[in-house]
Amino acid sequence: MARLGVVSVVQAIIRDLRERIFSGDLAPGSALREVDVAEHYEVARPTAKAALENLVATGLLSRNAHQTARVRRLTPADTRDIYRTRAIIEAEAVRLLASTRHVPEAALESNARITALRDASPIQIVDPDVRFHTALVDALQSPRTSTIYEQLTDEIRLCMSHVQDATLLSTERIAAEHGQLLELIAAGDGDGAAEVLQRHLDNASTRLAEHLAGLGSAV
Amino acid sequence: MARLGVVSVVQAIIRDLRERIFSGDLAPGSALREVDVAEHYEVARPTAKAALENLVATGLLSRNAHQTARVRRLTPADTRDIYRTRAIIEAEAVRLLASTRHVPEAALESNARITALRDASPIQIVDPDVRFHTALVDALQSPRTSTIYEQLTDEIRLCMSHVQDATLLSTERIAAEHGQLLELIAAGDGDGAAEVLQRHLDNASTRLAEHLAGLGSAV
DNA sequence: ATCGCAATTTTGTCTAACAAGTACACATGC
DNA sequence: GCATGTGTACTTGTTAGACAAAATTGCGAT
Repeated sequence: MARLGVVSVVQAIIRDLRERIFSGDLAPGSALREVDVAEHYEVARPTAKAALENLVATGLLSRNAHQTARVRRLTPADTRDIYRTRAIIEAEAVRLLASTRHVPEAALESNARITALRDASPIQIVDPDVRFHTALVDALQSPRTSTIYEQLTDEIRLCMSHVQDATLLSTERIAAEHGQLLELIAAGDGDGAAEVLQRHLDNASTRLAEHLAGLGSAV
Repeated sequence: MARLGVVSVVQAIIRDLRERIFSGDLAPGSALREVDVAEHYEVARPTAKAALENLVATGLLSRNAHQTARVRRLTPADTRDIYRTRAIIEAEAVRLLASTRHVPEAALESNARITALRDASPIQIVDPDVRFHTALVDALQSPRTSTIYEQLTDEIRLCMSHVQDATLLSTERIAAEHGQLLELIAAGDGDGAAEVLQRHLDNASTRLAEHLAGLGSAV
């Protein structure tokens, strides 16, 4: 069946709210009252409620019973856990890819784009970087693994919305490590690839956590 | 804070429906109309709707737009994908555990219970078996990894509700393979542990898929 | 200044209703 | 006979308004 753009009202609101969260329009900690959301999109409160509940389930918003939903504010511990989790999935992914020496086309393309954006703003690197890692996971052709990783991607993007324009890593270094990773996969060196990946993610995770720790005390 | 049993009405309905699905009371393919659910629990339709939507998101129910929700019927391809996905997570988990030679206490206990239930009905093995594998993942102490695995566990239990009393694997063999796995972790042999795990899951996955394929043609 | 209480705000759930989409049975035309 | 079109019944999607329950906030008393 051809993919149509039709979605329910709730889905449309979810989509828009996600964008506004990722773009930083809705900063971490922002309150999202049901009535406000309903008013903003000119829908009934239950509709807005359903959208908010979905985003809470996704982890983009947080809310306790009878309290208003807020854009999730990630702690340094959160970012470390997010990166540990993605490391677990991606490590096994690169091992499996290395066992068949399968270098995903989409990963090569994404890394080429990162290299091309050498002099661009750090925020522009986020998208191709996420795509690169997603390509590794998607290459396994496991719907569930991809879905799970997609959920993680949401939180990764939420991390990025916290740091915004801060330069945490040089794009040259990112591209170089990605390249090395793909070479090791092509060479069939699963352990080596897993190790490079672990270092790559550990490094990013540490920088991010440090940055957030500095930010947290200020707020 | 102490854990209280208080939950919202929606949560309570979700919990009960989950149990009824796992127990086989609601067989795969069963229709769950919003009004019926609402009537059954004596709640308003929107409340029932919220519960159903949650279960659809979880993957326990499936539903297209404007169609009534049904208990998900898993195909052989589904079970293979579920087992591939859990293999990815668990493989990396046992590697990490082996690197520190950390044998989770809870895993030992669960496997002891499986051994004790040598002559019990196959359906009774499901619970300690799931617990064993969960213990390996939980030992990583990564909240997100555990949450993700918990989602997978739901689908694994759904698989089990499909086969019900069928004896697919001998409990002796399961216990033996689990024991071997823990020994390799204790010995610090990550690659070996990952390999044993892969075979363990591959075998179970194949049996399950075959069983479901046989079942599917009949229905 | 701290604690407790009350008012306000916000969410949780319900009832009732209409709109919109799907599925199935039926009739029609080739 | 078979494919196509139509219509009806059923189910879900969304809305409106309302009340109850819980949490936050601010005020007042000690």
